[in-house]
Amino acid sequence: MSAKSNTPRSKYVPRAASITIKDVAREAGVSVASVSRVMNGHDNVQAETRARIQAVIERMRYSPHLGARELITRRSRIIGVLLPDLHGEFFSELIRGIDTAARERKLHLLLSSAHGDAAEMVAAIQSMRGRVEGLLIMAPHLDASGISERLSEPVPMVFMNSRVEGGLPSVSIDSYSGARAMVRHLVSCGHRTIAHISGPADNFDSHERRRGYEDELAASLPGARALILPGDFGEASGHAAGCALAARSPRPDAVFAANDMMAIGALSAFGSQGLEVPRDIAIAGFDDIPLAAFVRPALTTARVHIAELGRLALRRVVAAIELALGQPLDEPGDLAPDCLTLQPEPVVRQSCGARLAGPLNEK
Amino acid sequence: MSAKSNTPRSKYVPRAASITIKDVAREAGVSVASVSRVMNGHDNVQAETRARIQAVIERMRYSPHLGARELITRRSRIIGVLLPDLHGEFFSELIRGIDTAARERKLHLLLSSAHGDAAEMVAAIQSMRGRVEGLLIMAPHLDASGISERLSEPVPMVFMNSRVEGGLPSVSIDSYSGARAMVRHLVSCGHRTIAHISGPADNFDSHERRRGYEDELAASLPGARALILPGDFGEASGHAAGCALAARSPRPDAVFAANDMMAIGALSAFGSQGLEVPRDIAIAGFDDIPLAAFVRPALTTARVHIAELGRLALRRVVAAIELALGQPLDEPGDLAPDCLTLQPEPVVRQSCGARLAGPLNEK
DNA sequence: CTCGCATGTGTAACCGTTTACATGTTGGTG
DNA sequence: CACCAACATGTAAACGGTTACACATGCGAG
Repeated sequence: MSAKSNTPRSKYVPRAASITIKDVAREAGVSVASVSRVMNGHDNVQAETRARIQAVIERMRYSPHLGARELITRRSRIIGVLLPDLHGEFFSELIRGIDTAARERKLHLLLSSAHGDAAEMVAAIQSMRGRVEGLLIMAPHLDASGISERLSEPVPMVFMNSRVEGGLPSVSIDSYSGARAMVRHLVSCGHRTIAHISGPADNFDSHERRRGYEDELAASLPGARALILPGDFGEASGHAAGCALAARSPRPDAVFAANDMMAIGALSAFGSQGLEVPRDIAIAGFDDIPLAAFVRPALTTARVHIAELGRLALRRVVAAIELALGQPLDEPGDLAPDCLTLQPEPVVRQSCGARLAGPLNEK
Repeated sequence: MSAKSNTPRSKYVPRAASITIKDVAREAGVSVASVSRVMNGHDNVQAETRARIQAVIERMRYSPHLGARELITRRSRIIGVLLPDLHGEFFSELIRGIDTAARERKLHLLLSSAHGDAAEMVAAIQSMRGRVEGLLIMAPHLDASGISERLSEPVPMVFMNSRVEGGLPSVSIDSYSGARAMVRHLVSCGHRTIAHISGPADNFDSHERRRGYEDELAASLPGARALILPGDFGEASGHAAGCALAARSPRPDAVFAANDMMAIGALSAFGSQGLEVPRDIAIAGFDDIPLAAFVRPALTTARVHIAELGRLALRRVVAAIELALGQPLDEPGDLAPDCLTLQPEPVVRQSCGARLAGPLNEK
């Protein structure tokens, strides 16, 4: 019979082994437990021993393997973020908001973008299982309620700007009210025929803004016909729609674009068609992206705090995690309500043709 | 003495235990090994057994705990992305590019933003240890070479648009050449006094563009004085600089802004000062963000494929990982060169005052 | 009829941590 | 002086997977 080898099997150390807690323990002449205690700032270790271990940790530049820690503690401090294929500043602002709030809480973000149906979303979520503690999901194109049911196990999740049912936690922008307010404003400026450039057909916000346009039109200008041109939230589609509107006869007095990008595209189209805004045609957008204030004429729009949306969503998911855990993550948590709706706030600039009295309504 | 309990210690199951491979194995009446084999698509399991296990997996909706798998396989399929505090479309385009390439390879992105010095960067990287297989780093404000040295263990990493030394892998935009080309173009349009709105002082790209401006000015217009106004890559700073330039006497013929955002800000300032672009003053930007084509007059700029930068950086880090591993991650890898420089390509539109013959140089 | 080999399945070691519990070692107290 | 608390430290189980190796079986060849 062969003697049992007590050297570790080499097969299990295929690559350059990194420094583990065991290496530190051996080097310092203590057990792994003590090293662990020092690493986690426990106080039940003698000052002298602690110093020795500390020194070795620094000398070897040991930093713990978070994956392993996560396995036993079941805390990863990672939030999964699932977004559709987003463009432009909306995307970056949203991420910034989420990231800001995450940084404050020392949380990490695992990003995943899926531009597909519910099945793809579920797959993406599954592929995060065992890594994330909570989920932030933006599913603007479909009914988000189905997603959570299709999951094998419940993960704390918060939806952003999605159509949710059944009281799932969510943070949204009130696109409908914002659109109504904007149309109302255009009417108050004296415009009587108001066209709409809509966003993608399968998008929730897009749908809500269009609905707001239609309802307010019917309410404010009884008898007025809705005129809707399709767009896709991109500048190019706004440009195209702008060209179409400029060529139209009779030309509408004003245009309400479903977002600023398209409004800017339309503005550019009007300019190249020789129309003067707002004298010949007025326009208003939605979102108040930073550029809206810098185009000529400056764009009237509905301000949406996108970063705030992200920030609130993250705080909400933290609250959901704490709820599931039955204990605060760190400090006493900041529990937000289950369903939150942010109100867009109209920003009146030049493009709508409002007769501004006194100082401009501008930051 | 007390009998040794053989029930698992309850302390270790503090929360709703999720379905593990053991549950599946028990339910299917096999060992965990067989379940694992099925999950990983190994062929050494009988068709009948496989079907039974498969059924249980689906019924219980089992999906493996990735963190645990990662521990033993040492593969997480996660790439860490470390970015500075970025704004606007540059950020979103970059992420999109990285994400696109990551999706193709079924990799995940762990996002972290740090707007600080090297120490903070190192801390952020440490906090990813044991979770990421590679790193994508953008450190525009400092010498990135120091970072890799301060790390306890080498992780495959690729820098983006950073000042690197010592042949560290990187993907960058050739801001210097781009700036020279743009200034050269302005000169060729007949402009003789050309001002520059620069980016943040501690930014690498900003520095390179400014250097390109100065060198080309000296080369093309010997004796011309450089006129540099400070900016910060934001529209507002461009607007402020634009106001200052418009009020200046004598007014420069043309302005080269270090990025499009500032150029658009300046454009807006010129408009509100009653100047007509390009007749009274010409302007050119850098980046070619989508909006550049939609402002009036359309902005002449240097096109930078930001998404491409991200895509290439990700491919490069995959190559670096494969190199470190000594084997391809999946299929034969696409090894990119160690240091890659992307050339910006001038896009001539109206704002520079070029006498465009024939069809516009526009997509 | 044995032997060898292929094939399918189970057992247990291992990844790098945390932590409950056991085991010293003190020092104070009755 | 025995006893016990308090404290420091070590030991080993556990987290949820993967996989090398052992083992059992069936079958064809010598």
